[in-house]
Amino acid sequence: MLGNVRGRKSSREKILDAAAELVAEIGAGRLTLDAVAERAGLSKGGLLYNFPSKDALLQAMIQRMIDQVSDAKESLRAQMAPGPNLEARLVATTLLNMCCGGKMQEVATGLMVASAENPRLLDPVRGVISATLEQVKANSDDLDAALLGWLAVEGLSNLEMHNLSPFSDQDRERIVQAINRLLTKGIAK
Amino acid sequence: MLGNVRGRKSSREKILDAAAELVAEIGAGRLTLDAVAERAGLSKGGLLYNFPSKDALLQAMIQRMIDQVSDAKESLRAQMAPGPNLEARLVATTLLNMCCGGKMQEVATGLMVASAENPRLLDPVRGVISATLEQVKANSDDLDAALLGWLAVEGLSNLEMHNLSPFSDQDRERIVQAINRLLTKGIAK
DNA sequence: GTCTATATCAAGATAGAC
DNA sequence: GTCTATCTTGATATAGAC
Repeated sequence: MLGNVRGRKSSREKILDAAAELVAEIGAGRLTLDAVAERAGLSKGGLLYNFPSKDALLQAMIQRMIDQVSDAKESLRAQMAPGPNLEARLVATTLLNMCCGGKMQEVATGLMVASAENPRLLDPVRGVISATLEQVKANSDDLDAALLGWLAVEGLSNLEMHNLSPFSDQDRERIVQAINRLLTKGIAK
Repeated sequence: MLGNVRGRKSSREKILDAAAELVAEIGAGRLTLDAVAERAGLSKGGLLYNFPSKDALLQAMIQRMIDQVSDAKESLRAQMAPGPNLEARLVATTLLNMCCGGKMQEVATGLMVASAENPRLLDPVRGVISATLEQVKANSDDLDAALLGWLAVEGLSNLEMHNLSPFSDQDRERIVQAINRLLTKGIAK
C-alpha cells in the first residue's frame, strides 16, 4: 500500500485508474477485465495477479472512492466558516465540489457497478453513511435543516451522477445557494 | 396494448412483472432472459417473441415504470390539499409513497439495469425529469423551497432505492414532516 | 404464439512459461 | 510480477417444428 512516495504509480493504482475511467466511459455493466487490462497497459494475467477476481477489483474501487471523499471532507474541515450545522455544511460542500469537478462521475459509476453486480459490495458505503448521520446528528443546531440540506445534496448528486440533471448552470447555482441558506438559517417557522 | 380489460394478464405483462421482481431479488446485473422466462412461466423462445431483444425488454420496463409514477401522481392530484408549491408537494408525496410501498424498489432497479447496460435507455427518464422541472417552476410560490424539497425527496428515494438509507422509522417520519414544512413555509429569511 | 435445439460469443478464471 | 494460452460457463439470439 505504502512505499510509493516517489517513483511511478504502482500497477494497482494504474489498474484502479483505468477501471474508473472505463466505467465512466462505457458504463458499469460493460466493465470487463479485458478492457481494464488493456487500458491499464498490462495483460489480463497481470491484472489478475494484482486483483485475484473481479469482485476484488470492484471492492478496491469502492474503497478508494470512499477514501477520496473522506480525504476531501477532512481537508475542507479546516477551511469551513464557523456557524451552525457545521457537519452538514461540510458534507454538502464536499459532495457539491466533487460533482462539479467530474470526480463524482467516478463515485457514481463505482456505486452503479457495485450494486448491479453484487449489492454486498456496498456494505462499506452503508457504514460511511451511517457514520455521517451520527456526526450530523451530534453536530447540528437545527437537525431538520441539516438533514434536509444533506438530502438535497444527495438528490442533486444522484441526478448528476446519472446524467439526469435537468438544471442549467444558473439553476444549479441558485440551488447551491439555497442549500447554504437552509443550512445556516433553517426552515421558516 | 389494449384489449385486456377483462381476462388474465397478457404475456407481455407477466414478463414485465417477472423481470421487475427478479431485478429486485437478484440485482440488476444478474437479470438474464432465462431467469425472466422461467419466472414468467414460458420458454425463452416465447419471451423473445414478445420482446425481440433484451434491450427491448429493458426499454419496456423503463416505460412502464414511468407510466406508473405518472399515473400515481395524477390520481393524487385531486386529493392534494390546496396551498403553496402544489406541484412540488405532489411530486414529493408521490415519490415518498412509492418508496414506502416497496414499489420504488422496482423503479430503482429498473434505473439500475438501464444505466448499467445501456445509458441511452434512460433518455425517456430524462424527458420526464425535465418536464417535471418545468411544471415545478411554473407552479411554485417559493421556487427555492420547491426545488430543495424536490431534491431532498430525490435524495431520500435514492438512498432507499439502493438500501443505503441509515434512517430509522422515526428519522424518516421526521424528515417527511420537515419536507412538508419546507414546502409549505419556505426557508427562513 | 410458444416450444426445443442449437449457434455463437464474450467473459471470468486457471496453469504454467518466462 | 507479468505474459500467453486455454478452459469453462453462461448468456443472447436464431431457426424451424408444433
